[in-house]
Amino acid sequence: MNRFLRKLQYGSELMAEEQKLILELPHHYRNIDARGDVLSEGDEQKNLILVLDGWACRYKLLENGTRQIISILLPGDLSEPFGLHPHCMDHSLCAITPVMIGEISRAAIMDAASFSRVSDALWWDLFFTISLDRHHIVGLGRRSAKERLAHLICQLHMRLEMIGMSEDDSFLLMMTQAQIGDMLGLSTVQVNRSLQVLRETQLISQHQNRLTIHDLTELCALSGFDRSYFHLDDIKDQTAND
Amino acid sequence: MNRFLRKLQYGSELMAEEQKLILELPHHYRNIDARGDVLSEGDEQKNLILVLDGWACRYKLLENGTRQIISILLPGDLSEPFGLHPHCMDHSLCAITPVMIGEISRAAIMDAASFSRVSDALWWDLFFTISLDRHHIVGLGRRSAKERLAHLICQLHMRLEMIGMSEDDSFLLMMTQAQIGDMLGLSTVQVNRSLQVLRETQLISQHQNRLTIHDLTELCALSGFDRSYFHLDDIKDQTAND
DNA sequence: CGCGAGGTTGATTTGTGTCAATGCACGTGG
DNA sequence: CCACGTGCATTGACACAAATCAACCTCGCG
Repeated sequence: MNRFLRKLQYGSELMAEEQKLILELPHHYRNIDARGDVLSEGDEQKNLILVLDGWACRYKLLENGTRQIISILLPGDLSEPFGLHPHCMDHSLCAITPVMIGEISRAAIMDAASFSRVSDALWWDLFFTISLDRHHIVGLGRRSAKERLAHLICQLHMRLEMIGMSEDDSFLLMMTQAQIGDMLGLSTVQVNRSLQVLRETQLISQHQNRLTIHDLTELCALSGFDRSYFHLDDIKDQTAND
Repeated sequence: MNRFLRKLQYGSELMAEEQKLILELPHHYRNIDARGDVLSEGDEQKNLILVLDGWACRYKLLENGTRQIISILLPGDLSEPFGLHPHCMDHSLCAITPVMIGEISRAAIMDAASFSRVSDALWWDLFFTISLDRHHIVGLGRRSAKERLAHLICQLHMRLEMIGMSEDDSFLLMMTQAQIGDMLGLSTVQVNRSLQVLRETQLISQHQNRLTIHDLTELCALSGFDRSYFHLDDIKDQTAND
């Protein structure tokens, strides 16, 4: 649970009682098996879903049988903007690994958001999520397979680091090459080959699920990933000055 | 200005005084020439920007010299989620046609959002915008040039209709083929050729800027555009029941 | 020991990109 | 009033990244 709290604190400095509020948001917990759908297309989403543990993704199945992963949800990620109406899904949410989720009612989170620091944090989180989507659009539209892969790796590394789930220069990449392909709009074969190139050029290495980054600077440069944009440090400083 | 109001009313039924609130949100107006940047990468965005007239877009210039348009802003569209902190842009906002914008302070819009119907409307608008982004991701990742084009046409048609800027089966497409290419992650040449195919198969026709849709059903089917998902009618019904 | 999921490889095809030229409409200045 | 320039659409030839198809390999597990 504290993954969520940990992430929110990049957006705003929360006092003890506000932290407690956040921790108590979910009113119901659920475990989902790997590959199971949390929510399917057509379902009505009444509560917000908070990923507590494991990797999940939002995806859409197309008419032509292909699949596109819209976004990856890591521990601490909310399924939707926090102020949302219930609505009908036109895509699905599925577990990549076994996943534990917490359900949060709209009322509960809006109550919490009446505290301005909590509200700031939630809005920051929302903006962060939207930023990721925008970068995803840019990558799919204008980057090569290798660049997209490098970008994804940089991004996952940063996000996992934020929630304390990376070890310096390595993290557990819990996705198959087919899933990565569905995320990046590529075929499995192409993912495989691009990954090989990154390995051969000594930018990364892989053992089991563990992906190690040997040259983060180069990986960022190659993919146009700008870590500084998310200024994970600046924001805290700025908040401190308030 | 009433484009914004008109759109918001798809999200919530606003009373007269709430409508007035919305109309009075902008505290400052500006005109931007076609192709001029409203906000450039690196700028700090203090106020929200509301497009009052004309077409604009959010785009990012890449290291390799290409450009990707992230989203298109039509009259009545807000530049960012309404509850956002000031923040530094990592992309730019530019006018496609001459554009008139209104600047809205965060404080003003948050005040307005203390009225629950206004808040509902703004959250609905935010969700609508995010939906468009998600569909954009799906299209870029998994659809062919022709499908992407058809999808864009369907989507623009729907959005323009919502704000009273389409005539039944036609609308003014205020984008060059190069701009469409930057939106859909395609080259100008490919846009040109795909457009020709759509014309040859009698799905659309073009005269000057006016694009006419001859077979909306087929265009939707071809591109996987699901108009019903946005249930522009359902939502009003649902609100009516509250 | 055999099976299945996931990773790897090679051969081939194909959708798009790139480059470069041409056409066309429109506006401007001599 | 015409020559010219400019921005945009169109076309053809060619190159290339990535998709597809089809094996084959490997490793963990029942």
